[in-house]
Order: sequence, then structure tokens, then C-alpha cells
Amino acid sequence: MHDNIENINDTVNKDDFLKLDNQLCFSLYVCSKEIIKKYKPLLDPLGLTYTSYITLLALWEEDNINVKDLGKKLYLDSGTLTPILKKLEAANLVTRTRCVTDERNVNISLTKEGMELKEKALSVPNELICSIFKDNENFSSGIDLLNSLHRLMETF
Amino acid sequence: MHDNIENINDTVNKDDFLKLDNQLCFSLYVCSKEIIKKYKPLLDPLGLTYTSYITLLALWEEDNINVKDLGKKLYLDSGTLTPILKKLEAANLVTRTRCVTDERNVNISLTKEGMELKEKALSVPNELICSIFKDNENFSSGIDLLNSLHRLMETF
DNA sequence: TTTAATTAAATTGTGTACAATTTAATTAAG
DNA sequence: CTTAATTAAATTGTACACAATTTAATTAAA
Repeated sequence: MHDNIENINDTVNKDDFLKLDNQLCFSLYVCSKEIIKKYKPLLDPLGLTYTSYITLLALWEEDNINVKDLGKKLYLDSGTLTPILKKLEAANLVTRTRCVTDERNVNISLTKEGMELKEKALSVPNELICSIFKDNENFSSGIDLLNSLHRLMETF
Repeated sequence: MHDNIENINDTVNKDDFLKLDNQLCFSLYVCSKEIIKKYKPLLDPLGLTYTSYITLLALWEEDNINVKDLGKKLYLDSGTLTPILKKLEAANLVTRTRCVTDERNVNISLTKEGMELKEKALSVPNELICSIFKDNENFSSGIDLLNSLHRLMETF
């Protein structure tokens, strides 16, 4: 590993590495936040935050899933999910029930309202993309780029 | 704009768009969080969080900058920055002083300790990259990819 | 100039994130 | 079988992140 550090230093000035725009994470961090802000006007009418939206996305893909598996899909732990799921329950979009065969698990299921909300949410991805890109030329390359990035990250 | 929506629907099923892995933002959001977690063991010894680290990065690039301009660089508002800057001040890394010519502005300057911390932080970017990538082959393409993505986002 | 509008920070309130701990249930080991 | 280890959620505590409001200072307009 030390060899690799040396390799990088051969070609790039160490000081440049601290430059904000060279930071691997900073770009991701800013892009992510900026896009999440773009979701807000689209999700507000549905009564959803970004986090509750992706939670429902996961449930629309796979209903009746426990908190642990949901967290694995969303890369969120119970500390984040539990309060969000309680709010979704209070909004009558999901139910939270202890699993009868293993009382440690809590199963999350969509209610009729939760399922119906999907129809309203169908337009969100397109609206988001329209609000980001002027035209759709860049779109597929953008998605490919991000997916490959995501796969790369999963090798962590 | 409606034309563009139609174009997308011609090629991609509307329902597929809701699939989590097709989500533009979700990939960014997860990658960003995962990398920030990777910073933690590197920043803990310096007594920094990720946000205070990028704040110092900005100051190491440009010292003696007011909160507004710092926020523009970091894409953070005063609601986030003020508490962080107060903590950095309490840690003796920066000073916060009202600008004499315009008392509305607060100038942030590095202390001697704040400047010296940069030397310790020089190794962080390399260490981070080593902890993410097994080898450094993918590195420059990764940075290019993210920089182009970032530039794209700045056209919002 | 005296008020009105603008601007920069700070403050307030809400909503994540996540580490660490706790609680309760299940499984494994002796 | 009974205790020990493990597991899943929930809880607790800390730290952002940002919208909206407030406060104080500056600038613009009447």
C-alpha cells in the first residue's frame, strides 16, 4: 500500500491533493446534496422527504420486508429507519408488525394508501431529470457513470 | 420539456424508473455517505469530523475568508457553518472576527495550530484512496469522472 | 436624511445519519 | 437444560443540513 502512495506522489503534488476540487468525496457529497434539494418541490406535494421517498421506493420494489433487510437495501441502520418508519406508519402508508415466527424482526408492509401513492410517484424520476438536465442527451451516460461508480463502491 | 419526458418513456419503462438502482441520486447519496464513513478513522486522530475537515481544506486553500464566501465554496449555509466554525474556534484552529469595514461580515482566519494541522492532513487523501481502491489504477479515471459530474451539476 | 430595502450571521426548528448502548428474542455451547 | 453468545430493533447522544426567521449593519430610495 505504501508503494501505491509513492506512485501517486510521483505524478501529483501532495499539496494539490488537498485542493477541494480534487477531493473524491467532496464532489459526490455536493452533487448528492444538490440533487436531494431538487427532489424537495417534487416530493412536498406527496408529503414525503427524500429519505421516506427512497424507503417507499424500496417497498414498492419488495413489499413485506423486515427492517434489517430494508436497511441493507437503503444503506441505513435502524437508528435512522425506525423513526422514518414510524412516521410512514403515522401517515398510514405502511404497517409495522412483529414477525410471529421470530419476534425480533419487525415486518414493514405497504397499506392500500402506500401502494396507491406509487402511482403519484411515477412521474417523480422524470420530473427530477428534467429539472436537472435541459435535454436528455446526457442522461443515459450519467446513469451509466453513476451505476459503475456504485458498483465500484460495493467492493469496499 | 414535456417532449423530453415522452422521449424517455419511449425507451424506458416508467415503472423501471422507480427501481432503486436506476435512481440518479440514490447512487450518489450512498457513495457519498460510504466514503464519508471511510474518512472517519483518518480524521478522528486529527480531532476532525468530515465537515470540519472540508472547512479546513477550504481555509488552507484561501485563508481569511468570510462566512458567506466560505459557504459558497463548501455549499453550506451559515446555519451549518456557524456551529462548526465555533467548534473550530474552541479547538484553537481558527479565529472569528467581525470585519472592521463591514460589521456584518465575520472573517475566519487560521491560527498557527490551524496552519500546522495541514501538515498532518497531507496524508489523508492518499490514505483515503488506499482504503477505497486496492490499487491506484482506477484512481485518475474516478477523479475525472467525478469532476465532470460536478461541472455538470454546476449548470443547475 | 429618514425610512425602506438589502445583506450577512446567527438562531430556531425539523429531519436525517450514525455510533454506541439497551432490550428482548433466539440460537449455540457446555 | 441452562447459560452464553448472537441477533434485530429501538433508544440515546452527537453532529450535521437546511428552511425560515431574527438581528444587526449597510445601502438605496424617497
